[in-house]
Amino acid sequence: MSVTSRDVARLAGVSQPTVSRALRGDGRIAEATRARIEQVAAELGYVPSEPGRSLSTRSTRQIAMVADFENPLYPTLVGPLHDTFAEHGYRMVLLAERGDDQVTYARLLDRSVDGAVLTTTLVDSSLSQLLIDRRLPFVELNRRSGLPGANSLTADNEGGAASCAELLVGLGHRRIGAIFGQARTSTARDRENGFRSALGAAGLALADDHVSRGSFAYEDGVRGLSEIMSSPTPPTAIFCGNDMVAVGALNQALNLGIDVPGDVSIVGFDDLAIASWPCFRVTTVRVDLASMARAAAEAIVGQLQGRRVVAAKAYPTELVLRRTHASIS
Amino acid sequence: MSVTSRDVARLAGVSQPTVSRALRGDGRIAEATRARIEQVAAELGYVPSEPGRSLSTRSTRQIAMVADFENPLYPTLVGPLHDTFAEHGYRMVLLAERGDDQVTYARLLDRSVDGAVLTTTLVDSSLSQLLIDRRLPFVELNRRSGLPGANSLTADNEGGAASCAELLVGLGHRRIGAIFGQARTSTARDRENGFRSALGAAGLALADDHVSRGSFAYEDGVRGLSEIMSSPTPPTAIFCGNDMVAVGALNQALNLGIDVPGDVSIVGFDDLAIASWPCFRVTTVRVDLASMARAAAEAIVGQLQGRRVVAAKAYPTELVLRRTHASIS
DNA sequence: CCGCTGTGCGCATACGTATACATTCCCGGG
DNA sequence: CCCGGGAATGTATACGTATGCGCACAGCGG
Repeated sequence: MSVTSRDVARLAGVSQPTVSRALRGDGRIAEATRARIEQVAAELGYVPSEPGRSLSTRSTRQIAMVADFENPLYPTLVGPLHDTFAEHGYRMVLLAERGDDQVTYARLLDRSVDGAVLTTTLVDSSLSQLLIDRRLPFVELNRRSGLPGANSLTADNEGGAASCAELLVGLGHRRIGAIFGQARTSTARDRENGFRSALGAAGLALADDHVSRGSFAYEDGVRGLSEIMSSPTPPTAIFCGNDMVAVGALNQALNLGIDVPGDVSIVGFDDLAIASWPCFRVTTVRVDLASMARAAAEAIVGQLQGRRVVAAKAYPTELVLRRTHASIS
Repeated sequence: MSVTSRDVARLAGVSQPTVSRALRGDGRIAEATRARIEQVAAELGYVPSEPGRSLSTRSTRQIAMVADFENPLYPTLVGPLHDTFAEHGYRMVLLAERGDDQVTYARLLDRSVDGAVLTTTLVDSSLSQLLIDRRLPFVELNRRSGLPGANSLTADNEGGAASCAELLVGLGHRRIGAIFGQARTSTARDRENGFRSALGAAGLALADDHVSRGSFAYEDGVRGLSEIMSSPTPPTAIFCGNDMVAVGALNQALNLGIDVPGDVSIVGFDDLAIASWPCFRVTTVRVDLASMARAAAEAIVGQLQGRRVVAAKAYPTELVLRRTHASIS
């Protein structure tokens, strides 16, 4: 049915191994032979079988990116990761984290990928430990399991959140609210810890009815704002766990006739492109996701080439002041 | 290094083929034997090698989704496709269309996938024809090459665009503008044709300085609105090739102090979630992307199981009236 | 004229799984 | 008591590529 290296060999009048060597650029093949083989291969439209190659070499030159593509943060990582892998001769396959973990686990362990970039690991997930045990090179991007053997590239989430708290406190806010992400993700947890600590340092704390929780999605911002602002003593500022939540909160504020930043200040996190749109102009924390993604890709490639790589790194963040914050009147 | 079926066989005191049969649920294996094998496999953490399996069976049970993940439309298709494939025992891998076509082509032909869902095919691309020649089952989703052997699931883009034109004309608009997508995509071309035809039927035409072109991205809406509204006789309504473009145009209108729909009406296409956000509320055309995606997945699976499947289908669209359109005063 | 070196290629085999075919064993019918 | 037959498992091999090793031959020095 499909054309194999044997077919090419027959037509070129050589043996199958010679075809393999010629096409892979083995120097010991005579120039004339290689040219002939390449021509025959092109005529037949020969494409080497990846399963055959993988089985023989025990490597696939493929790296999985495990992500949740419903979350608009992740598509922004695809480009930098893909390009960096491509520069090193690796292909990237995207693995949609969806439902059953077991399927994802099996997919990473069935020798169809050489490594993985994990972007959705929950802090209580056993995936990182499993991959360590199985010796599958991986990097955590924008997440950290905290395991000893795990490489992890994240933003300085604690520091960024702390700078938000300091900004708001400096503007005179005293009743402050927050819409955090799931405590099961390191990103949400770190941002929450950073924010609470900085508030604490200023002698403040979050009232229970000024806190909402969600999964970092638009709808969580919508719901969170409604809940928090329906408090008998609503806060004058709300910290949002990420920009999508902030955008949801802004839209809901518009819906409810709440003025931002007149009635309430809103700050986000990540500085996604959407945060800078004229109708939002969200004050937020910039995270250099592209650099983090490239570094993650380099780290995996380094591991695959047997190099030692940095164990963990937190990238600095930067406060971006736009127009959703104001001082207390 | 890694555990193979041979290792399991040795420990279970059977032959390698027996392990293979037992784990795949072959009925001829005695219950006691299977139980023992399954226990040993679990103890050793045996995961069958996908390259080995693929080589032997000449099938990978994997289907590629070729998409451009920078475009926010595509992530919405991931979920429905993934889930439908999963129901039929197939896995989905995402292939980021990026730069060199040759890499994508090779990836589809190297026997690492059984089929493909193409979402980014340009009308002048040779990919569909190549896949037909190579007998690789595929479906075009949200795009159509128009080739005889190609299955294609799209929205009724011509009809939807025509209904936008009729809406605007019915509201009394006479000077109408448009921000279209790349003419190289069937989606953009069909929407443009439908819009122009319906205008023509009403005795109207698009002035050259009322037309802009882009690649369906946010920035194209920003630029398009600026260009079109700087015409000496700006239009009173602008048709946008999709919702992201419409949102870009709305943001730029806000930036420039242009009132929507007071100064100019704006309509979009697709009805992405963002179009319904309170700060936009875009009048648009609903496309049932989830149904299309599920149908596309079913079509591929049907082909893989040797069934005949529908060659092409255009899904009906529905006008969604929100608040970015108004009648001419 | 012989042996040595190196180039260019073929031979044999490995990778891990699936499956057609062969074999063994046990049971029951004649 | 023998033999047919089915159940349960083993044997042999195929899938397509990569690679260690060996062989043939040309060129060259002695």
